[in-house]
Amino acid sequence: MTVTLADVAARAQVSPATVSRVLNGNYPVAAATRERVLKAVDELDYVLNGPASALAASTSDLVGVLVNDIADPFFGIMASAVQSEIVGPGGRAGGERLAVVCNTGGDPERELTYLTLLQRQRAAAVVLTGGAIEDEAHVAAVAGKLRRLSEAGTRVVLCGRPPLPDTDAVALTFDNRGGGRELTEHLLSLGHRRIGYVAGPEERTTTRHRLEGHREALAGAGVTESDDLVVHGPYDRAAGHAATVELLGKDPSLTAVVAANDTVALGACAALREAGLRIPEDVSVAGFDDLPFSVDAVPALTTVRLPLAEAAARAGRIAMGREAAPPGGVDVVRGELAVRGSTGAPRGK
Amino acid sequence: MTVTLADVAARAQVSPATVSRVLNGNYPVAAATRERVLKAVDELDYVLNGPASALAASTSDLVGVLVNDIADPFFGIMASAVQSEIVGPGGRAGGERLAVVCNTGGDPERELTYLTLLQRQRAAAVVLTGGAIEDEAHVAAVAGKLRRLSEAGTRVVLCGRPPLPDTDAVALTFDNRGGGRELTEHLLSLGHRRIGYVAGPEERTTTRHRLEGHREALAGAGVTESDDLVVHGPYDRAAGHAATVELLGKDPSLTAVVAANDTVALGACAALREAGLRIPEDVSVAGFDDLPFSVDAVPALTTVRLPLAEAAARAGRIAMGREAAPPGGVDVVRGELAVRGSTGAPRGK
DNA sequence: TCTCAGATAGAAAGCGCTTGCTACGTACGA
DNA sequence: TCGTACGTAGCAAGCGCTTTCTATCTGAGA
Repeated sequence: MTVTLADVAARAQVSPATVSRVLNGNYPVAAATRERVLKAVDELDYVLNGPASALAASTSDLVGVLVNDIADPFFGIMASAVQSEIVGPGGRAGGERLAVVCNTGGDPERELTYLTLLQRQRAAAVVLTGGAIEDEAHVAAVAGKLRRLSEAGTRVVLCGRPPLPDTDAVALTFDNRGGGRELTEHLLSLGHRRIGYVAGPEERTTTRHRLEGHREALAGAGVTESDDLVVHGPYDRAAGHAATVELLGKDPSLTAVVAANDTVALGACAALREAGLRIPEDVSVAGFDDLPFSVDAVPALTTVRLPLAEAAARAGRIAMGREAAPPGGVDVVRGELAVRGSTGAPRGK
Repeated sequence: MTVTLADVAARAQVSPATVSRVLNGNYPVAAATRERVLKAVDELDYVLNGPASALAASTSDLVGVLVNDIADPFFGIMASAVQSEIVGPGGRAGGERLAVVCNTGGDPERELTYLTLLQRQRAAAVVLTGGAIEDEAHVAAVAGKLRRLSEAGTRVVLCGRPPLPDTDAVALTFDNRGGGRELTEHLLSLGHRRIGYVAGPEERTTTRHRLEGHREALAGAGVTESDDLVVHGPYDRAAGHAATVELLGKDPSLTAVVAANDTVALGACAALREAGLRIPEDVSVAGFDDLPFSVDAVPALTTVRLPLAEAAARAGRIAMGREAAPPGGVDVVRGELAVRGSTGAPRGK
């Protein structure tokens, strides 16, 4: 039925071992023999049986990429970058790894399930992107899984997520706290005092760190007027909209809204506009991440640029062993404040 | 070293066959025995060896999803929807399929390479998303690959791409031509006559169909003033910007710009604004796809809403055999004109 | 009491590939 | 001329699982 190595061997008049070696190119084969084999491969339209080869060699060319939501550009960009870097080592023809993208939807259970599924596939590497869930039991469970993966030879890299102690996982962490602080400092320096904050879901590290940065900035400036102006919600547009409406209800005199990320910021903008408020004349708005659409918002969104593609590409290379892990296995990737049209000095007072 | 089926069998005092049957649940096993086995699995922290099982059963739980660029929400949304639907059949615990997302970058060679790689993995199904490349040799090559995949039992579904004759591939095609026509008809009905068109890359079906729709509308209205106002470029913001600058140079009196998709439209908007033109007072702008950010553009973008998630979800279900293929293996999915603030009547004239 | 069907479990033969080891040449140095 | 080493190719033993076929044990019906 389907063509096997043995068929190719028969046609090329060599042993299966030789065909395997030609295909893997890791053992000397005389040029003439190689030619013959390749010709047979071609004529028979032979395609290696991946599972069989994975079983025999106990390796696999699958690389897992865990994301919260691949439809979100934040994750799409990272997944894309990881994928572009996971080419195989050396010249091995068609030696590309396949990226298995796993949408956890932010659900702890699914995260664990996918990790198990990847372990089952004996994935060559796993890259976990985005903030982590902080539930203690879950963190321990993830750490355990990752430990087991490492033991089995799977390289594990965290990208945009805090390091996981007692684990071999390399971590490229985003400086969410620092970014959050800078952003709010920027608003404070413009003269804002009543700043609404639309935070992400409570239990995520990203949410917490960004919010902590915000609070640090406020505390540093001795500003207390904004203390109650925090609303939590999912990382999506609708949440930004709803939260902004809520904030506006709490304090109609607020002069700025900081959103957990750019998508949320877009929702906030929409809510403000619907309320008849101009940006930034009446209310300034700031986001986080600097996703591609942010520069095209009107006015362009002030935000914290995160080098998503660069960091994820690096994560991919580390996962493939093509780049050394940072010393200590942890590196903090800083964001950069991008001041644009959506923030300005508050009106009057 | 690593725990195998045999280890579990030994600990549970049964044969490997029994363990396998418990795990696969497709053969009667006495409740007591099952308990014992599951207990052993748990105690040993056993994880099935995917490749081995795939080899023995000659099945696999990988599903390939080919996209042009996973960082583009257009594809991200589809990939996400496919992924959410490819759960395994029946209750099989952890029986989820893994989505292998392959970024072709629109490159024909990579498309073929990935198809081979998926064939090598004996993927359970493959979903190809987005427009196809029209080069004849390439189309034939893809058709050949898909035929071979079908023969090997891999279900093939095309989502947002034209049917591929002489192939078992089920096609859910977007009505790009119809959408393009409606969009331009809308502009014509507003009174526009000099309409610039920012098209996608020449060799893609999506590009061609949308452009054909545009031209049909023009021809239907007997309008010829716009005939030379077409510029091709990639499907990204920068291209939209550059093309719009070019169009403005060609005909400074144009009153509308239709973009190949929403991302391109955003670039067009930026270029227009930089040129000091107001939207839609001076120039109307329209996009295609209705990506999430389009409604938040200012003014909100008039576009053709494509049910990306719905279509892709259906593609996923068909790929898993959970939904019947449409009669004839082809179904055309219509878009819906979404008129918003970015289009209006042309000024004066 | 004997037979037979039904329900479970085991034995064992692969699935298609990789790879350590062995075997064969041939060419070279001594 | 012989021994040695190197460059190639083949043998065969798995890799860890699934599944067919067979064996065993039960209880029911005769």
